[in-house]
Order: sequence, then structure tokens, then C-alpha cells
Amino acid sequence: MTICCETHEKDEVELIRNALPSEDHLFELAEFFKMLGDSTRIKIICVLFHGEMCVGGIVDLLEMNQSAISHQLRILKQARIVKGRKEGKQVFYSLDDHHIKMIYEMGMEHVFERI
Amino acid sequence: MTICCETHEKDEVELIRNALPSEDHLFELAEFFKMLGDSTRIKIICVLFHGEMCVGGIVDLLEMNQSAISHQLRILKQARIVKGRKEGKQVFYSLDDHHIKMIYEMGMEHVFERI
DNA sequence: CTCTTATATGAATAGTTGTTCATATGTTCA
DNA sequence: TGAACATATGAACAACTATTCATATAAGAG
Repeated sequence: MTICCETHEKDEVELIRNALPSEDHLFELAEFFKMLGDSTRIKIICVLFHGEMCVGGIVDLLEMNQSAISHQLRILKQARIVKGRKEGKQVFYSLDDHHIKMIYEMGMEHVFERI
Repeated sequence: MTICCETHEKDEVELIRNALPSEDHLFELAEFFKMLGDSTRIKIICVLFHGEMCVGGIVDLLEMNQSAISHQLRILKQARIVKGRKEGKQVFYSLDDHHIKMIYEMGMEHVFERI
């Protein structure tokens, strides 16, 4: 179907197709953005911009269920966006990546540049 | 609960809480990243880096269902990530924002810097 | 006017995901 | 050793989302 547009010859389509990153790369990239695509996780990241914080601190700050926070922290950890440091009973989390802040800021800029 | 960490006094928690962006802002930001957090949409965006392309062209390139592509294009359009230009029977889509490319590239860098 | 082509859209469905509840693990302190 | 606390985790459920199918709209060609 859709033999469509003479402007997009098979050659051009083939050319662009070859220039595209692999399925796997694009999948991983999407997975990464998916991590940032949740209110709770963005809030956690935003909190951790201010420095490391223990789970209980995050729970208090965001006034959310401890279990919910723990689950999201595990997801962020798996994605290597945060890392945990155990100290006695507590676990202190902090950002594990220096790109996150830039990406976050650029996202903010994008979302709020238009009034 | 979680009276926890003496290191995180109520004052500090309150201080950080006040420094956080509003709920609404963080929600919108998460919504934006959610748009990038899907394989199909990332692929579409990736294709459109090469220039505008009609729906049929995208369908051919990605070898996907036309309906699926149309649905995702509508979502991307609502999020103001792409825009459409009608020309006869065809609709040509292109990126609607200059931040996207940088965010995309930074995401790629993040995902693939670690071997 | 009718047929074909390009795109859009609604409904249905299957798969995914976030939260909650209950409970487990592990650590400190008495 | 046992109680109290901080965090993690599994199961269940509700909400959301991407895809597909069927069909609608809209435009050009004959």
C-alpha cells in the first residue's frame, strides 16, 4: 500500500532507512525517556538535584506512600539514573548521571518557552 | 511515619519543598518526556530529523501500520512536537521544535556513553 | 460522478504501568 | 534476644496506552 508520494522515491526511503539508528538503540533511547516520563520519578529526580537524600526524606518531601517511592527508586536505579548509598538503616540516593540535569533543563525550557 | 534521618530536619525538607517547581510544571514536564518515551514516536521523530515527510513515507520507512502511525502523529502534534502541512491528498509532517534535536542527542549520549 | 489514493479516527483489545496493601529484610538499640 | 525503625518487595488492582480493524473523510484522476 501507500506507494504514494513521488517525492519520496524508494531510493530516498532506503537512504534514510539506512541512516537511522538501529532498532535496539532507538528502543533503549525510548526506554530512557520513559523513565523521565512519570510525575513521581521526575519529582524524585528534581529533589535529588538538591543533593543526596534518604528514602524517608523523599517520602516526607513528596508526601507520598513509602512503598511507591521505593518502587520508583528501584526503577530509577535500574535505569542508572540514581544510585544508592547505604548508611546504617538508611539508604541515601543521589543522581548517577550528569546528563540528567541538562536534559531536564532543556525539557523545562521546551515546555515553558511558549506562553 | 518515617520520622527518620536527623540529617533531614523539617526545616531542610521545607526549604527544598519550597524550591521545587510547582506540581503543574513537573506534571507537564513528565508529559513531555512521556511523548519521547515510546519506540514508535522516537522513530518518527528520528525520521523527521531528515526533513519533512508525508505519512505514507513514514509508513514505508518504518514498515508499520498506517493507522498506528497516524495515531502517533496526532499525539505528537498535540504535544507540539511535530506539525503538519497539507498538500493535496498528502500531509507532510516536520518537527515543530528546535529543542527536540538537542534533547534527543543528549539522550543518545546518556544511553550509550557507558559500554 | 465514480474510483482510487492518502490520511484520520472510533472502538475494541491486549499489554503495560503505578499505586497500594501486606509483609519481608536488615539494622540499631535497649 | 526482642522491639522499633528504615527500606524493599511481591501480589493485586485500576488506570492508561499502543496497536489493530473497520470505516470515514477528503482530494485528485479518469
